[in-house]
Amino acid sequence: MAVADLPLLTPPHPVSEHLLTMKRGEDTRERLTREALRLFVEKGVAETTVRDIAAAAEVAEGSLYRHYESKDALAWELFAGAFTQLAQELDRLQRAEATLRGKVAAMIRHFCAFFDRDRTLFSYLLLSQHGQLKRVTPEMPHPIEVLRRSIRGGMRRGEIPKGDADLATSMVMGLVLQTAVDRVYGRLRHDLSRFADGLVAAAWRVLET
Amino acid sequence: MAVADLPLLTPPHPVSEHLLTMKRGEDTRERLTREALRLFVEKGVAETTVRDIAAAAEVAEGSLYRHYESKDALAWELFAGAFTQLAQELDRLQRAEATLRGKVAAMIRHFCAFFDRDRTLFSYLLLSQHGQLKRVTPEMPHPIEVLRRSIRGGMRRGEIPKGDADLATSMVMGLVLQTAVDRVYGRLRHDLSRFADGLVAAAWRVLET
Amino acid sequence: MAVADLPLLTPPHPVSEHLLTMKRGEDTRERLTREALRLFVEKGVAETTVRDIAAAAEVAEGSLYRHYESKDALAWELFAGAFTQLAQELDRLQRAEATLRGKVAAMIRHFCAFFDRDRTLFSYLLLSQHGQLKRVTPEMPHPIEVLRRSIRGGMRRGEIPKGDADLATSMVMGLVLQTAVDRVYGRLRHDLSRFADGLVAAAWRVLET
Amino acid sequence: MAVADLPLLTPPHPVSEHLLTMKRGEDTRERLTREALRLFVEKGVAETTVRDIAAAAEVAEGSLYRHYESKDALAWELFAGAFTQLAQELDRLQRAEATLRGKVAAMIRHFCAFFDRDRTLFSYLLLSQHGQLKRVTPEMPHPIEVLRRSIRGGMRRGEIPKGDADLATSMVMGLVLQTAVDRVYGRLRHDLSRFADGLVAAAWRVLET
DNA sequence: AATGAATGAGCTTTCATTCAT
DNA sequence: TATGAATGAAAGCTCATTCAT
Repeated sequence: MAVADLPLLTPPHPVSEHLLTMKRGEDTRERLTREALRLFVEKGVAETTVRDIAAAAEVAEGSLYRHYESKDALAWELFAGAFTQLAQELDRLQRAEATLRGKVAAMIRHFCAFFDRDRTLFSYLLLSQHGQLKRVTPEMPHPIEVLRRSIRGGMRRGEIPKGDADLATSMVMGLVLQTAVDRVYGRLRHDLSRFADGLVAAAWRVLET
Repeated sequence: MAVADLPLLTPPHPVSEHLLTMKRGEDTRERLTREALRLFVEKGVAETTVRDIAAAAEVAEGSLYRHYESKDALAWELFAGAFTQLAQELDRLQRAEATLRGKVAAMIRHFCAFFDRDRTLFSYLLLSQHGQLKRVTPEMPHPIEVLRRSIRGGMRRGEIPKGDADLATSMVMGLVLQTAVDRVYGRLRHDLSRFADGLVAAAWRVLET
Repeated sequence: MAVADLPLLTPPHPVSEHLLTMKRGEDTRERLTREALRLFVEKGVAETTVRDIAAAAEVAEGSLYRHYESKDALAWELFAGAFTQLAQELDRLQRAEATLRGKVAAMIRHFCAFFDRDRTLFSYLLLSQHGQLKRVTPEMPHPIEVLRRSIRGGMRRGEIPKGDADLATSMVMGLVLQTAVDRVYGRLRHDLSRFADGLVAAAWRVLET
Repeated sequence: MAVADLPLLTPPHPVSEHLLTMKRGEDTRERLTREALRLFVEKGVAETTVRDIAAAAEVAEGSLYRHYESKDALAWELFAGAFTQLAQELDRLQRAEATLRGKVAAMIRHFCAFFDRDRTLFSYLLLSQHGQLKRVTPEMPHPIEVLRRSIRGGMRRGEIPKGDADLATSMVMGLVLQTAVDRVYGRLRHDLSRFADGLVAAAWRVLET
């Protein structure tokens, strides 16, 4: 579950399955979406042109506008949908655990699995520094806030010493995200899941101080 | 010391030359440089136009080209000079300490002080996701590499248990950088220097495992 | 009579054919035609898109091409048919009167009734400034030419003083058309028929000088 | 006075005068303005492309945007400035006359002279049916309102019989405007000034009834 | 006939860069 | 050095038209 049903980048069917039921339009939209995400992450949103996306998806430029209102809307829908969903996934995982230790472990493992499964989407949501982040409103579910609430709860319940929950949140997030960044830049050479145990242990040592 | 002589905003020409031709005690190049940096961080390099920069620096559009070959050259010079200098500063600090513990503490404190002194430059070098990072060659001094070498040394000398030095590097960098990110986004409400002790302690607990 | 059987909105096919396939008692072609005319007048031909028309007629975009060769052909057929028919109507009316006075009165009353009955079509034919007017060839029946011939005849027969028949034609047309324009713009607040007597009287005073 | 200082289309100086004082920029703006007006009237605003205008003015496409915010802004500024000025000219002329007869004569002669001097601008302001007219606010000086007020005054003072001043206004405007239209279409073959006496006489016969 | 996704030429506009002054 | 109008390539987007279903 969880990561498994993250959207967008897990090609929903092996190329050939059921050509009869696959509408041309849906196929096009999917290709546009996938190629746009890839290019946004590779080159940046501003540096990616509509022409680039259309060429990569092998459709005409105008076709993009059959499926998205604008390049900007595409960038935002891509972001907002998956960002919200990630936050909700994390929240669900966190709720399923009784202890902070369990919550943190579950969330970190989820981040790692998500990264390994769809590095592009992970990067777009959590590593890239594009304009989308500025559009996130306080009402939107936010992965960092999920973590922060868990940590606050753990402090309240005395599972870890009372301290600066905000700083603790930043530090735990930092462990995970910088690992992802360095994996992307080739400074780490294994899937993140392989580091998951180490990250969980490190997070706990950071928190229990 | 250290951060104080960070570059870029201290102009390359001798301070005094022909005071009469200087506007507002600051010459054109300096204003262009400063405003460009600010805008690059605020809006992104691609999203900042030459017109934006010229308007902010209160000069004509064409004037930028008297000082920089192109907008791109400006973005790169801005980045490369300070990035290299930061790496060199860190290296100097690290060399001045005998133990890994001392090295890590000195570097983290430097990051914090740098951030508090010039958040914009810090962000441009370490937090923003622009094309410049892709242009960094392996020959260029690199802050992360400085940290990595220190950690490797510490493991070699047995100061911390032998383990995955790359992962350890990512985790320590993550502690610092995510703290900076969250400060920028308002999720932390104090100068980073105030968190320095906490970060050093956390880093050490991460490393000594 | 007269205006009543103005064309275009009475479909070319026999009214009854296959009632089952007709939507809302009005067929697709009719809806397309009517909505196109309305939009052409409201926004201008160039400013009206095929999508606009299709949406207003509640059909798919492609459907327009089942009934008209192109948007342009639609605009022209809409114009040419009604324009010609109006000229023929006027000519019939004019012939039915013996005196210039009677002819002018009949034509002005016809203009007023036509306007009151179908302001949109009247505007499209006589008030709007679209490319269609430039396509009118000298061979096509033309409302203004009908009036001009009547006035020439009246001068020839001595019903009014010999003078510049072309100028007289412009002036009489102007009385009518500007009244229609001002009605459209809300500067007059009654149906044109209410002004018909006044217009006829004014036209006559203009002519008899 | 009056028409003499109407803007835009009377080339302000014989091509060569004082090249030293003529800035390149002003020249460009003037050519853009003049060619845009011409094309707007010839083909319509929507049908005229920025490329058309730039080509006619012999400048690059981008240059238009040094002088006008957009094609639309150009169309509107062109319209609003001259429209307002025409209304003000008419008002000045009308005020200079004591009687309605004098006012009407002065205004009609002004319309004729304006048309003969700059048929293109006259057409753009008064004959073309483009979107600009819909943007005219009630606060803006309006040629038709100037005439209407004069006619109301004449009725009030008993110079002409009391009647429907709005209808009278439409009729007098119609005499003038349709004459202009027919001149443009070649149905009249002389300058409007030649018809001025006839128009004044006709207008008076229309009003005194 | 009807549909509506796909097309691609062409639109308006932006913007890094040049250059005459 | 400084200026800012001019440039023109390239951007995002629109829209009449086609065509597989």
